Amino acid sequence: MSKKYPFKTIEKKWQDYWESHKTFRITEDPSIPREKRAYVLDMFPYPSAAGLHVGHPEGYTATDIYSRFLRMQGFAVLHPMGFDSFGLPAENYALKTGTHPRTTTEENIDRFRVQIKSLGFSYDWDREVSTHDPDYYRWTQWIFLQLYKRGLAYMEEVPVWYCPDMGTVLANEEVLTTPEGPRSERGDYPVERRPLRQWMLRITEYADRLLEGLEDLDWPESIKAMQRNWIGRSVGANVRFTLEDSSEVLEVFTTRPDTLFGATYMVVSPEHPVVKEITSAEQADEVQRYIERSRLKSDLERTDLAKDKTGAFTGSYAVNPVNNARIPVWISDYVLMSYGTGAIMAVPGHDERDHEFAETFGLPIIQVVTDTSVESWKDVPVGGQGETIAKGAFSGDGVACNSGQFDGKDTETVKREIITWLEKHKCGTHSVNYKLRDWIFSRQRYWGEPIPLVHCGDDIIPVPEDQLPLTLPEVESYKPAGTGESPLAKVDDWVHCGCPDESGRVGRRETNTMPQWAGSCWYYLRYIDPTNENEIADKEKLDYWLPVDLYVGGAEHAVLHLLYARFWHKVLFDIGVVSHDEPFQRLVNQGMILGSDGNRMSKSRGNVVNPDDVVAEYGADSLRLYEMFMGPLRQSKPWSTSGLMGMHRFLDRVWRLGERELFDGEPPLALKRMLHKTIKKVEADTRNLDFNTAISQMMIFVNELYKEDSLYRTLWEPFLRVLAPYTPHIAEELWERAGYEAPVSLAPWPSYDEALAIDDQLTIVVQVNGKVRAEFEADRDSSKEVLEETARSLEKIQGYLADAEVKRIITVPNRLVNFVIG
RNA sequence: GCGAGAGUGGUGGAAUUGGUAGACACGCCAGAUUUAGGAUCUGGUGCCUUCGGGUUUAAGGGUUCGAGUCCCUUCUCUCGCACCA
Repeated sequence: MSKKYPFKTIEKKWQDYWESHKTFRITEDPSIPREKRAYVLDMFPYPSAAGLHVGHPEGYTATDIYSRFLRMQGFAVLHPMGFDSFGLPAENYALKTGTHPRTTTEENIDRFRVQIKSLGFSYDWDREVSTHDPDYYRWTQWIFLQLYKRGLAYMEEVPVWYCPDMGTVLANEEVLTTPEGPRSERGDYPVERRPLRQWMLRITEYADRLLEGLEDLDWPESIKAMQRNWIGRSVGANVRFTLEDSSEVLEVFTTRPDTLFGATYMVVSPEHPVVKEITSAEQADEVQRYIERSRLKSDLERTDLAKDKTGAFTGSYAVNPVNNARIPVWISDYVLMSYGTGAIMAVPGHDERDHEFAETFGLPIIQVVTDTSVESWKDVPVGGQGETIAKGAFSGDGVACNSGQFDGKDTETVKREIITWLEKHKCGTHSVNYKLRDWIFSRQRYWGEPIPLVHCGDDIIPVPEDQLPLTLPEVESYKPAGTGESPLAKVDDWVHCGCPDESGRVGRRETNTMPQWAGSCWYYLRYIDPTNENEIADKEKLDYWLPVDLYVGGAEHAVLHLLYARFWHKVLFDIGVVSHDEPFQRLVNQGMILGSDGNRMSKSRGNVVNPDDVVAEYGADSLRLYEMFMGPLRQSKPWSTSGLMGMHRFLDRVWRLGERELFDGEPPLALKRMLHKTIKKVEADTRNLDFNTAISQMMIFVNELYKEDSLYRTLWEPFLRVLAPYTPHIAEELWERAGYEAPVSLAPWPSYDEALAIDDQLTIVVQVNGKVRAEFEADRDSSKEVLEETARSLEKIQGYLADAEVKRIITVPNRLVNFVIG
């Protein structure tokens, strides 16, 4: 056995201490001013059967260090943990084994809790929540009812993503486009479009607010960009085209109303209802064939990047409202039914896709915008039908041409004036379109919150709020009903109930459940008042803590959890539950921890590191310290066991220092300076979450202490306080051994003397023509004259200056002297 | 293609925002020591070198007394979106 420090014993000892003393319990104390309160939040885990992986402790350690640091700085810190415990894996396991998902889930939670506690995080465990707990989901259901009452939840038949393997529908946000076609974000199963009647949440009503709200958030630009992109707001116009052989009007959305004169044909999506109406007898066969073909097209073909444009002519013509031009109407699957109106005006001169299509089918291309580099828009030939005048589409802004009264005006002006013209002639309006769709909210699964509604005849009656929670019934089988309904549909005595409106009617419960995102949409609110039986949380307590000051988690939730939670939060703001309309002021994504081979950790690669093993072998403090030392928090970085051992060695060195006898004498000035420098740097770096450089500074300090024979009390005592947020167990133990009153976790952060934290002697570099030729020591803030004089007097420099003319001397105080010679 | 970000030793990464590039750590080399361990301590370690120095932050150019940092061009990589009209 080596002389390693007894981390096992001391880690257990201090975890027990913190738990029994409730060291990190926090309550709302109104005497603490607002600016001395902090809500530091982790993304809570889904308690999977696999247990914790090394990615979890990364973010959790970061917030823990930050929380402990703030506490020592006198902050009231709310730092809770809980479990996102509804979800498919437990239910899939139930399908296989018949074990109740609750059983599996609660076993996993117990395991997770033990694992998380083994890392010594300073959570207030009295605030733990689990989303599958009826006392919790009672309020998830309550929020759903508020959405329903405000018309934000509705049922509609729409084409939705259906996953046959999971037997449930999924939200748009849960579907990824892959080379193998669309697949589920969780589980990677294939999904397909099916028209089904589902519960939807009107998130689109909040699209603008979700977009604008991003402005003032301290979030990574990439996440903001992803949300903006997902919301996909575009501004333009809806334009109505009359059809020659039909009373129907074909409405299109365009962001380029200024190119209306260049519309030479129209395209409607094959699924568009108008297709049936307008297809001519001669074209009927071809159109029908095309519709069939695009329906049967595999998702692979549909999403293929380089695929050629295909389409069919309907035989009908539309009339361009601005110039009465007669233009053909085509169908093509490059126009999506799900965006805009499902139809477009095609402007092949100024849209690459339209251009490609026009080239394929020999349709006319007219230029209606000139590049501003063209001498004059008047030089552009007037294109007629059938005439091809542009080699490729020009999609930029410029000056209008071939556009009648709008010729010669710039794109922005033409857009504005054409919209005014369209509105005046009642054939179009200004319009804003979003890529964001309403949130498909219902799931045909068992292990989720039941939607608290009852169908009574044609009416839908909410379960009264005082009867919540509507708990999940026990079922015999977790298999979906096979009717497109959830397993709940088979539980007759649960499904059939009296109508809650007391009309005496027979009711049938909604059998769909909520998606996993529901519970995680508001868990950060429940932490604030986790046992409140009367409301989500006490308003004063909500106001005491909100908004979340720091939220740390993985980037994979960019447009799922983080968009949904913002949406719910804004609704809760509108109904007066919360007082801010954004939940998470500052967001940080921790980088991924990769396997030592630089790849994503996976069982199949065999590069998975299990935190339990690391804790058992090297201790929690070593794991915490290593994960923070690996590199910047936000960056992905590969695991290295020897790097981990290096951290363990460092702690071992710290321990051996602690075994020295404390000496009460005055330490050398150089060491004192080093201490104050260390406090200053660790303080600044910790505040900025630059943990790797903070640790590096502590190492430098320890290396210096090590060179002394004595352990000076006045150095050791503040150092242990600086160390405490990072490696709290060893710090507590050494603190106690040094004779101080535990816990160091609640000791005040040491202060530093600014005068001692900066060097009084500095190395001044002497350059000749920008190249470093010599250096010397000088007092801080020596005058330029002194620095120049000293630099010039150096023997080496004199050699350079001997036969040269000094043209210029640049002197940067405390840094360098640069002689520019000819 | 569009959007976001990144390229620094054998490796992970530092560099007060324009002022000594490579802190700290891993690895490696040498020495010391030992109750031989996944030990400890000390020193060295970008590259080239005729030991004077030269050269070096993806590549090339520019601004500047001075550039990893600012500007332009190109290349590579990661992440996200992807016919969104």
